[in-house]
Parts: sequence; structure tokens; C-alpha cells
Amino acid sequence: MGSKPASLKHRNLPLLMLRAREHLIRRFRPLLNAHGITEQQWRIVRVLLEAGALEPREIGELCRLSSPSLAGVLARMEEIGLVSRKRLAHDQRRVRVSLTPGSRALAARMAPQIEAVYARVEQLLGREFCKRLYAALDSVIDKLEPTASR
Amino acid sequence: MGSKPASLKHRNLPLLMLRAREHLIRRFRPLLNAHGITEQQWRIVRVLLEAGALEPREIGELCRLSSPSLAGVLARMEEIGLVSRKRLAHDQRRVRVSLTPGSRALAARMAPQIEAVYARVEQLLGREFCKRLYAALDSVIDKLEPTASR
DNA sequence: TGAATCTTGCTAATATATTAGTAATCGTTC
DNA sequence: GAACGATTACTAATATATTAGCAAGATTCA
Repeated sequence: MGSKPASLKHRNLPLLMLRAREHLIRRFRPLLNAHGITEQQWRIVRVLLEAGALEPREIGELCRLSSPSLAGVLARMEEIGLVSRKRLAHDQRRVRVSLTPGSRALAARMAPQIEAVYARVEQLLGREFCKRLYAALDSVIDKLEPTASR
Repeated sequence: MGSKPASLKHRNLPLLMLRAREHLIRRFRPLLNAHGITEQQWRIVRVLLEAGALEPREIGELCRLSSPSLAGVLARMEEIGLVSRKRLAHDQRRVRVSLTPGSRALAARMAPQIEAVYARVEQLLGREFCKRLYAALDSVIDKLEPTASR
């Protein structure tokens, strides 16, 4: 009984980050919806644009999508023609995921609109602020790397 | 045919925020798992601890949980005895959600461990850095408020 | 060679997220 | 006080997240 009440002195930082991200993503969501593509699918298209064809494991690493999530996402993307999957000849376990002409065209249509949102966001937040924000987030990732000190 | 290739000059900021958040939450997850509580459930317990009994709509606002998500989360929480739900007498539409003795005891057990993780995170990131990070995230939320300038 | 081990992508089960829509209730107006 | 609009919590359908586990293919080494 009478267990001491919980005293949490720190603000909920993961929640704060979630909220900030949500406010940001809100600016992009209408765009994604208008093009009939989900946030995760767009993340994958983006990395494939930049890095070329990749394997699921690499996509998962870059887009922060777990293997089970990827299984579904990639299957749906293949179904609607956003990516194609091919088994590697020399290693039957592995798969190569690449963009299709259709998804490249979609990306080309979306890119300027995406850039416009970034421009607006930068305008609202300030150019300097944005630079520092990117750097801070990079730093969080780097310093909390689980491979480093636990 | 020759549609111009997409050129995205900005790094994917929502993804960057997701990655930073994930690196952070990774430090808490083992703790939550050990106590058999999910991230969302813990968020709700925290706000109820701080704010007292609330209505679903308020919880959703504070925890960034959509109404449909809340329906399921609160139902499961009630089932395992983490919260209780009661209809308001003077307004039959509304519901009042409150903690139970069990969830208060759970929070009391978890609080020091949660605080320990924050201490470790602050040690890794630096105290000053953390302060600026909180402020920056607050600023993002404030400046991207959808009620403000579109 | 062949057994132990690792890697890769996958499935299963459950919990949440997103979008759309709905029934019950409340407040207000005519 | 009946009609209307707004609010509240909810359901339905689908997409994704999390945890656990697995089977096939590749690798290592006795």
C-alpha cells in the first residue's frame, strides 16, 4: 500500500520528438495523399532514387523499417507497380529491389512540390535554425548509437 | 519517356527525426517491455499521473494518439487493469479515464528506472545540448502550428 | 565432406496508425 | 419543443510496427 507516487522529473522526450515530427509531417501528408503514396512508400522511393537498387535489408536500415514491415510494404509496392523485386543469381537468399519507370515518373512529379514544402518550412523555422536542427538530430543519432557506449 | 529525374535537394527531415527518436526510444524499450507495458500505454499513464483523470479527446491531444487508436489502446488498458473508464453523468457522450491503484503502483516502480535512463542519455548528449534540444523541438512545434500561418 | 553456424527474407500474432464514416448526445435556433 | 448543427467516442478497413520465430541458402571449419 501507500507506495510513493511516481515522480518523473524529466519531460517525455520521445513524445516531444514525436510531436515535433508530427507537426512537420502534417505539411507533407496532403501531398503524399494526393499522389496516392504512403509515407513509408515515399521514404523507400526516395532512398532508391538516391542510392539506386538496394536489397530489403539495406532499405530497412536506411528507412528505419523493420523486416516484417518491409515484407508487407514492398509486396504492396510491387503490386501497384512502384518497385520490382528480383532474386540475385549468385545468392538465392537475397533480393534486389529497384524503382520502375512509373515510380520514377511519380517522383519527378512530386519532387518540386516536396521541395516547395521544405522551402516553406525553412521560411517558418529560419534557415539557420534548420541547419542547427539537422546537426542536432545527427548528433543525437551519433551519440546514442547503440554500438557505442551502452 | 524522358521525364526529368527527380531532384530532391533537401535531406528527408521527417526520416531524420524518426531515426533520432528511434535511437532514443531504444534506451527505454527494454524497460517498458520488462514491465509489460507498451510505449503508447506508458505515454497515457504519464499524462494521467501529471494531469489527473482526463477524457479521451484530451488524452489524444496530449499523447498524440488519434481517436481510433485510442479506442483500442484504452480498451486494452482497461482490460488489463491500467485504467478505468466512466461515463460523465451530466454529458452522456463523454468519458472519464483515470488511473487505477495498480497502474499507480506500476508507475511508482518504473519512475526511478525511467529517470535513470534520462540521466544516462543526458550524460551521453550533454546537459546543455539537451536543454537546447528540448527548446528546439518546442520551437518546431510552435512555429509549425497549423493554426498559425499556413 | 559435412555438421555447426550465420545470414537473409519471410510468416504469424498482436498492437497501433490512418482514413473514412457513424450513432448517440448536446446545445442552439426557430 | 422539434429541427439543425456540432461534438464525442466509437467502428470498419486497410497499412504499418513490434516481437518472436523459421526455412532456405551461404559460410566456416573440423
